[in-house]
Amino acid sequence: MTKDNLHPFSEAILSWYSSNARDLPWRQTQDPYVIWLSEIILQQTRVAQGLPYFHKLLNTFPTINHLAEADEALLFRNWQGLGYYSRARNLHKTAKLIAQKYHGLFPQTYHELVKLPGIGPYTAAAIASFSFGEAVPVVDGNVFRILARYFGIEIDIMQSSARKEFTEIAQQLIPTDYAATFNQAIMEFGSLQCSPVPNCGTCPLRLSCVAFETQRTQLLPNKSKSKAPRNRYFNYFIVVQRNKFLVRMRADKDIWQGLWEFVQHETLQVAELPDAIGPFENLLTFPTTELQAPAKHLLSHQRIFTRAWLIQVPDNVNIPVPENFQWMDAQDFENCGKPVLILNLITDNLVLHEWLHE
DNA sequence: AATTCGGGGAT
DNA sequence: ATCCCAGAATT
Repeated sequence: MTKDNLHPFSEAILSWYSSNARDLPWRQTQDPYVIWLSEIILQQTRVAQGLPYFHKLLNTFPTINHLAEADEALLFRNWQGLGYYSRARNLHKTAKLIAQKYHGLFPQTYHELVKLPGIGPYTAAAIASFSFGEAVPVVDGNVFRILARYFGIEIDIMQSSARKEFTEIAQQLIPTDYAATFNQAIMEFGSLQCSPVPNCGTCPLRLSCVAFETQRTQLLPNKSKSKAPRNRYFNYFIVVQRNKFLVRMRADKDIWQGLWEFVQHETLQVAELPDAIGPFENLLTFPTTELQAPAKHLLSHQRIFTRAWLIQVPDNVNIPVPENFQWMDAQDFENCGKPVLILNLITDNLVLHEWLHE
């Protein structure tokens, strides 16, 4: 579609955007590295939450070569608190791939971009359109919501077949000559105007919107409910000796891969102080005191109940260090990426807080 | 096709 | 409490 035969929907979206666009930093560039970085950060993440990370990461890794040559631990430390940590791992993987096999230059088409680690249909379309002007539609949560309402589409957007249907519609709507602006505009429209609780009173499209006409804006998009999160019970043991802490990096196929934590013992229900802790023989013979722990740490798919104990090992005792564990001093532990649950555990306890923040 | 990956803000 | 966020990878 060109400018001369725009769908009324597209014309209205572009017009609305010209007077309602926010001034966001990644809209001031076409540099694919900057666009890519911002899009990975913004996956399932609100603008307000991602914004400080965008500035911090771009400052720490100004170019893709900086990122490619960086220690992955530094990336995880900078990603700390943002969640979905596989994004950081794939970011590094793709940076190295582009630096080495693409001579530091991004591929310029949707088809090539979508092959890269961490870049799926949405992000490939975003980079291809914003950086290179390719007329491929972004289909994110905003686009699902707007199109479902405007065209009265009843399909459950949680079904994987839904993406295909919405992408085909969006492809019909995207102006060939204004692909980047249209993609920015439709997402901005979804964020500010056709939001989950819509502002139909001021909407320029309400007279042609099926959901508004049929009073179904509350029912669309049709989204099946996600199942209830499962409960987990994490027991942490902060083992300290000579100002060092027994810690490990999580590497199992589980949450928080690549992040660091204290000795952990998971139970099937709220646990009392156990007789033994996994691979550790006699830790509990040393002075042990319970610490205040986050009562409940909420993830989108898990509820984690936590108890924590401080175990102070006398200087002259030799503790065998199990596989994957190591003694680490406060300075080194500070530089490790940690789950927010661990950060809260530290913050909530004065002694830990003083030990671990200088 | 369904599940798993975080964390926070708005309602 | 519930929803949802500029989704992607894995099962």
